[in-house]
Amino acid sequence: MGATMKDIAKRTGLGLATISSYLNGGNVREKNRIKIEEAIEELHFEVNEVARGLKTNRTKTIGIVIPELNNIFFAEIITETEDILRNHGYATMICDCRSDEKREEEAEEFLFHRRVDGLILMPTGNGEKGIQRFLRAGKPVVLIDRKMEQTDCDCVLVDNEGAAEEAVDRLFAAGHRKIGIIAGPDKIYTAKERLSGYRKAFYGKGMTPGEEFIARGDYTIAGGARAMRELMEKNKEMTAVFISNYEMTVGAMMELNDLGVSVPEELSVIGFDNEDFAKALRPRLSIVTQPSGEIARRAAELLLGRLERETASKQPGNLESERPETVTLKTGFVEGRSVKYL
Amino acid sequence: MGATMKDIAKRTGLGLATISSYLNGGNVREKNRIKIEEAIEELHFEVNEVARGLKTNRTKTIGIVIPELNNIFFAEIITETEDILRNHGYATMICDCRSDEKREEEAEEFLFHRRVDGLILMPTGNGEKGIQRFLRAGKPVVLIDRKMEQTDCDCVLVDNEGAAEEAVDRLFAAGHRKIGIIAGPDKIYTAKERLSGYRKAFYGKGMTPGEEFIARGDYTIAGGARAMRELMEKNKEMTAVFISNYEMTVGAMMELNDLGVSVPEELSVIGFDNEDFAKALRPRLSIVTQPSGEIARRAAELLLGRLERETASKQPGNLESERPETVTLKTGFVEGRSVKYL
DNA sequence: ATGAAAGCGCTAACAA
DNA sequence: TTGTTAGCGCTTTCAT
Repeated sequence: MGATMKDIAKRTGLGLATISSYLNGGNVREKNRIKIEEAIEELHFEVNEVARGLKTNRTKTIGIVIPELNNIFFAEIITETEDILRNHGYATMICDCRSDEKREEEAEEFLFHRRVDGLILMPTGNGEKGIQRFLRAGKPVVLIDRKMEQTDCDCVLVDNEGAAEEAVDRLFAAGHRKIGIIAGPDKIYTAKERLSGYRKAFYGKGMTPGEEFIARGDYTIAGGARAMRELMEKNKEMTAVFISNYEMTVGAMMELNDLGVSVPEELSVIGFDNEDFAKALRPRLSIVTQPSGEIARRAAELLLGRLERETASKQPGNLESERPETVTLKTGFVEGRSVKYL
Repeated sequence: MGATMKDIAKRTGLGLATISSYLNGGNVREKNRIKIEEAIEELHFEVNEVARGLKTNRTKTIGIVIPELNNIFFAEIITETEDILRNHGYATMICDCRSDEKREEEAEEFLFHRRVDGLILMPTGNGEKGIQRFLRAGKPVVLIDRKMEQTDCDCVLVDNEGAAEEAVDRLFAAGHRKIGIIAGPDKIYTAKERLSGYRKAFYGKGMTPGEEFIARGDYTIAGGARAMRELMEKNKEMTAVFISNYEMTVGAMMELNDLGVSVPEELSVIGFDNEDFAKALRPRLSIVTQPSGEIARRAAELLLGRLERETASKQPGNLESERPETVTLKTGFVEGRSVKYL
């Protein structure tokens, strides 16, 4: 086993407190500093963060629960979040729950037992139990991408409804009327919002979209392909389609490929989320983009803020934590050549 | 703060050892079992894995260091690995070092201080220090995607050279001779291997590729685009190109898009890695695929194997760990319509 | 099967 | 500034 503080105390003839003080940036006499540094060098001492965590009741670790790591949008957020947190001395434990509610709960329990100091959650289910456990223990939770009505914690969202409405409005502006949508599962917050934006765009024009123009995908590639085929079969007169997430966009484009439908001549398309993908297509796809970096930054800020304020207000009597904050970010739009002007 | 074992010992009137025994699946009298379970329920007791880790010197946590989380190939591997490990009771701490050697070392140190039980590393640099630290402490390390000559640890690789050779051979078989490659940075193991496979394919035909057909990318989208443009400018007579990783494939396709080059009429293309992306393109791209799931599984197996054997051989005298193992996996090929038969 | 007690490596309160 | 000491919550002998 590696050397411990005790070893280096013995080696230097100093007390434990001095070593601890040195390690935590306290004041140590120059002479002793040198002795300590030598001992550390010779004994290959490295702090044991586990022991430190037990004592301080802070693991300097943040749990992240995410529906699919294997999903560019989430992966981008995680990358950035992890980076920021690590720069602040926090490790991240990431659990991929594969969009499964049960796994999500397990992950929350798992992370709680490991005593992470806070939680960043991109919720799959609606289970509040997991979150409440953290909140009760005074550990901050930040939700990303989905709001939970009853839960009292910070949230970073994007304006999904507005994004969808804008996209469909653009199709209207290009002269389209028979506009389909590949919507996501009703249980997913963002899917509902985006579908609602689609409807709103119609209402804004004093119209109501026909139900046959609304296909249900499941936010997967395969689901997107299936939904695309369904739309094409049911609606021969459809001239444009809005696809409401990235995976389904990929699937839908694959399907159009297979069907030999040419974009935008035969069908105009607006997709979602991944600029690189959109640019690699021919013609380039017009897409709605989400500010993943900004989402990550805001989430990390919110979390670190609470963490730091909590540490600062270690003084008793300051049990009040400020009320939860919800940040809603604007989406973007990247114009390609996949929309035909009628 | 949450309840501790002490609390539930007090509550039940039992000793600490009994509670511990219960929690770890030992034998406890039926009566007491019930009492304990009630107490746990009432006091909302949850084990503190940090304390357990301090005592047992096992955190049941694996560190993962990866060049880019935000990279489909790596993300797929991580997803699967994390899943397997978690099913075995191990958490994973993931550090994204953004393909930066310094960050990679920092990550290794960071994880070591947190006393992870093992390390899965997709190396960016050639630094052995980080790895040695783990090995010295008797903690298993598994390398993915890149071998390190001097280092004595398990490795999961794919046959990069063979994959590239096969891809180029296919272009030869389709009648191409003026075949370019978008190669990766020389410092990256897989890039060297793949370039070497490209050369080998030529040698196999008794030919030598002209240096002007070899463009250097940097494994990024932008680099792929740049390299593609360079190849097109330098080699008017080039009829086919092999692109040696996924990001560069995306970039190259974007560039061909911008240049208005039609595939495969004007240029045949074989890309790398992502089947979904390949299928969404029109025409569908022919690509080399890597068995990410298999890679993940083998890596997790290797690690868990050592971890378990180590635990089993807790008896002194069994300090010998078996010699390191290297697993090399075959790549696949998915045929699209991006290669023209001359 | 259960209890008492020691200790994992660290921090922090208190004394010197 | 530095040393002494008492835990943090758990596991693990060793008795019983």
